[in-house]
Formats: sequence, structure tokens, C-alpha cells
Amino acid sequence: MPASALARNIASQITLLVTTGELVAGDHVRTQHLADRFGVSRSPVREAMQVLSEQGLLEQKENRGFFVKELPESQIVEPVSDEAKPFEVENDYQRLAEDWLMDRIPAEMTEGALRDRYHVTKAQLSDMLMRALREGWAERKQGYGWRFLPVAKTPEAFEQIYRFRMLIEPAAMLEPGFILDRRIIHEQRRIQTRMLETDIARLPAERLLHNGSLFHEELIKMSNNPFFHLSLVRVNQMRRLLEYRSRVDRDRLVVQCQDHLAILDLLERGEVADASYAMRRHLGGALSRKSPIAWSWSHQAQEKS
Amino acid sequence: MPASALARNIASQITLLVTTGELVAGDHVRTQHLADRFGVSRSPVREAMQVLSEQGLLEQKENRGFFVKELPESQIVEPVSDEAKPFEVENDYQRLAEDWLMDRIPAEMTEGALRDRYHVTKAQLSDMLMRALREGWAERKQGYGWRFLPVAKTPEAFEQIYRFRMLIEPAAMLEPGFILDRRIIHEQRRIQTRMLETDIARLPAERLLHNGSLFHEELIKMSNNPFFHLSLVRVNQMRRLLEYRSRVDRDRLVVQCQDHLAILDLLERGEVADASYAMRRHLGGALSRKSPIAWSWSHQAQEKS
DNA sequence: TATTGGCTTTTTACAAAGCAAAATGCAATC
DNA sequence: GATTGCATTTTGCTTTGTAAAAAGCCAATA
Repeated sequence: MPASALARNIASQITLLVTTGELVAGDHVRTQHLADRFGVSRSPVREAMQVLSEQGLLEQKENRGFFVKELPESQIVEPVSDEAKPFEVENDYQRLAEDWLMDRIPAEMTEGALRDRYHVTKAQLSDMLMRALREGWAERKQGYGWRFLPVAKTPEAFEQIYRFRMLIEPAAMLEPGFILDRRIIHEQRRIQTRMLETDIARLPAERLLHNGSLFHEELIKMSNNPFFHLSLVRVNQMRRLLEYRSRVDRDRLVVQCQDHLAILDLLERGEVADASYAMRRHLGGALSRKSPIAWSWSHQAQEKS
Repeated sequence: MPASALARNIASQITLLVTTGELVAGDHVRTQHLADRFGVSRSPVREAMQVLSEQGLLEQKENRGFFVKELPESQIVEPVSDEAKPFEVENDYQRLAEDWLMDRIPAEMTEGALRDRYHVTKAQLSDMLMRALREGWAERKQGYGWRFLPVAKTPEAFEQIYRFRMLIEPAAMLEPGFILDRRIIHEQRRIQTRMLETDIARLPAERLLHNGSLFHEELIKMSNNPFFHLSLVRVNQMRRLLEYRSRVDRDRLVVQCQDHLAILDLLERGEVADASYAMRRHLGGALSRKSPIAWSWSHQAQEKS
């Protein structure tokens, strides 16, 4: 199964559609539909589907295409988290981010040194640095080399992010351009309900956190002020760096989902001001529960390479 | 005068130091000092200084280094805005941004097509796209090519940015981590005072706008919550794209500077809550004065290449 | 008619070599 | 002792050729 990076990535996205319940057993998976949805051509989609049919998630019928196979659910989750990590570069990026968070690399490095350390090609390194650049903790030096910026390394950063979110997320609902989007509400209700019913117990932590971020990002979109949305997406990206190493408290997630559903109820009844207040309390709750992360590592003795 | 891009860039930064009044006639300009300050080595600084001494801004004394030359002020401003635009890539980036804002390019393009259109090399194109990526209006497609996102193209975007700023900038002053930094206050007072006295009448629009943004960005730093600062920097970058084509209303700038000085007064007296309120009114004022930009072009017939 | 499956074309990624320029080390000078 | 001026080393951009992979086309099929 030597499939291309993009094909593997798409394969994992298709698997996600199945585990999310958007695709169920027996559904006809159309090549062009998925290609449009993911913004790619049919070639990698097709390749991904072939891989998945080898893995037994899909079934290929001659000249009719691929269909979701009926399977015991336990078999669905496993193969995904094992091999098909979304994006290859993701791993390298995470390594870089973690090294910087833990002060294992100096604040300024040349590209050559980085390429040497991570054994990547120029283009791959470029991807990694572009992500770091976009997320605001790396920048080119004027001459040669890169500089990493000291952000979000301390426990306080976590608090600061939540205080920022407590400001913009409730305010977003009170924007003059705010319009209730029933499709978003409905979709989020579906996801959150499913989380409570089955996902919290079974899905990997990574995806649970993703669903949580998604809820907030979809809601803030309804403000119709793209700058609120952009800002939230960005702080969430940084938050993910911090939470990456945390163990997930699944009991807390239950409360979180209940909060989310309550906010959706208020919004659907048109009680926007109440929803805004509930959002503030929801975020405040997460903040007061203090950092759920094992911070110990940030104080350990550190190797400077 | 075939100097490297970095040298020219540094030359313009040095010129800025002179026009800002940080360096005055007769000062000894030390190579290592500037190199440290700009985060580069001595080589490009030296080259820049040689260029500037050819232009007559500096004077080189044998084995003693460079000194600021006494000059009629009119001669100082001219050569800068003429040729030494900060960063070469800046120009290409501006062209790309403008083309996208004016819908002269399609929403999705391959790298080849872009390189073709702007006659740049791969690395140069990479720089341009990296900036667009960081500023949030471009992203890689999963397969080949880039996608440009529809942001900040309409008159409403201007309003949205100001509403976002009206939320975060006053709130930043009320953050628990807020600490008054007298150095920042002092430096900004100097700049704003100088603006009122001489700069508004004489400096190019670009630099006036820069000083305005700088004021707000420096102030929000004092919240000691880097996420407030990052967010503001980002929306300001987008705002700059919009304001780039605008003519500057210099009368309005006078009021603006007076507002800024008033806010500094309040802060220095420790009346932070009042300062926060003043900031909100200040931003609200800019908003109510409606968009100062000639929006006509955004409605014109458009060529899709 | 819509969709698949195979095929061709287009586009990007990668590696190595040559080159421009930024960083750095060191002697000379104030 | 600090700073300049120059020589040397290091770095990264550019180019060229090649391989891999995605996009797009068209006939076959349900």
C-alpha cells in the first residue's frame, strides 16, 4: 500500500466521515462528490478509496464504484489512528513545536541546522516553518536564519487564551451582523449529541478536542464578522499546541457537551443575549478549572542542542 | 549603487531613524549597534551605510566610521520614498494583494501561473504567499495550487475591523496583567507630539499610517496578554491592505493625534478605566466617520485573467 | 444521464551544483 | 578597549534535470 501522502490524508478524512456517522453502511461513495468536497481532483480520492477497500472499510463493485461496508464498529477506529495521520508534515511540525515549547532548540536557527535536525527536505522544512509562521511563533530573521518567539510556553498562556476567548466569543453573538444559521446549529447539535452518546467514550483524544474547537469556531462564524472568526481560529491553533500533551478528562467533556447543547438551545429559541452570557460562563468555567495540563515538563531541566 | 536587497532595506531603516529624530546630525553611527538592533550581521549594515554616504545622508571618516551629516531637512525625506522601499518582496506582495482585492485574479491559481504572472522565482513567490498565508487570505489547496479567501474586500470589512478593535483594545487595558510601561508611554508621546508639530505636514502617507498603527500596537502590549497584541497586529495588517489606496485626510490625523495624546495622559495619571473608555470613543469616532477610502474601484467592471 | 475506470497532460517535489550575499574572525586604527 | 575595514567561511537562492503525483479527458458502463 505505497499510497501518496495526499491519498493517505484523504483516506483518513473519508474514515472520519464514516466514524462521524455522516456516511453509513451501504452508502454509495461518489468519487467526484468527495473530490469537490475536499477541493482535489478524482485521482487521489480514487487512490484513497482503493486503499480503504483493501483495509476493508469500503467495498468496490465493478464499474459501479465504492460502497461503505457493514462492519463491527471496533474495526473502524483502529486502522485510522494507527497509520493514516492527517498530513505527513503534521508530525514534523509537532516535533518542532514541541522542541521549542520545551526549550530543546535555541531561539535562532539556520535552515540548514533545522533540516539537519529533522532530516527533512527544503520544501518540507518550508511547510513546517510556514505553519509556525502562520501561528505566530516563528519569523524569518532579516538576514539568514529563523527566530522563534516566546509565546504560549507558560501556564499563564492558557489562562490568557481563555480570557481572550471570554471576550470575543460572547461579544461575537452581539455583533450587528449576527445571523442565526440553522444548518450550523443543526449540524453542531448532531455532533455534540453523538459525542455524549458514544464518542466521548471511544474516540481518540485528538478528535474530541477537535470537535470542541469546531463548535466554537462554527458558532463565531455566525457573527458574520470574519475577524472574530479568524482570531479565534488562531488562538485555538496555539491552544492545540499546549493541549497536545494533556490527558483528556472525559468527565469534564460531558459537562462541556452539555454546556454546548444548552447554548444551542438558547440560540435556537432566539435568546441570543442569554446564549452570549451562557457562552461566557462556559468559558469562564473552563478557565477556573485551572490548567488541565501536566505542566511539569516546562520546569524540567532542559537540553539546549 | 547595486546594493543587496537587505542592504537597501537597512538603508531605509537607517533613514527612518534620522527622520524620526532618533539620530541627529553629528551622531556617530556604530555598525555593531545597528547590526544588533536589526538582528543582522555587520556586513549588510556596512553596505547600507556606504550607500547612504553616497546619497549624502551620512559621512564616512577614514577608519573612524560613519556620522550623520548636517543637511537641509527637505533633502532627507526625498530619496527614501523614491527608491528604497522596505523589502523588495513588499512590492510584489502588494501587487498580488491588490490584484486579489480587485478581483483581477481567480480564486484558485497554481504556483506556475502565479510565477508567470508576476515574473518571480520560486523563492520569491514563496515569500509573497507566505505573507498572504500569515495574513490569513491565502491557503494551499490539498493538492496543487493555492486558494485565495474572500476577506476584507468590501466596505463592510473596514467597519468590521473597527468593531473588533473597539472590543479588544479597551478590554486589553482592563486585563489583570496590565502594567503601565513608562518607556512605551514616553516614546509614543514623543512620536505623537512630533507628528502634530512637523510630521503630518511633511511625511509620506505610508509612514503616518504606520505611526498610527504603532501607537495602538504598543499600547495593547501593556496588557501583557500576547493574544490581544497578536490579534491586533493581524487585523492591522489587513487594514493596511485596504487603506493602501486611500488618500490621507491630514486634518483627521490631527484629531487622531490629539486623541492619542489624551489617552497617554490618562494612562500616565493611572486613570486606566478612563483611558479604556477614551480608547473606545476614539475608535468609535474613526468608525462613525465612515470609510475614508475610495471604494469605487470595488464596484467597477473587472477583468478576470 | 451520471458515474466510473483508464489514460494523457500538467504541475509540483526533489537533488546537486554554482553563485550571490550574509555572517564571522582578525589585524589595524583610533 | 572599542570599533573599523577587510578576508574567510557559511548560508541560502537559483537553476537544471528527473521523478512523482495530481488534474483533466474520454470512452465504457450502469
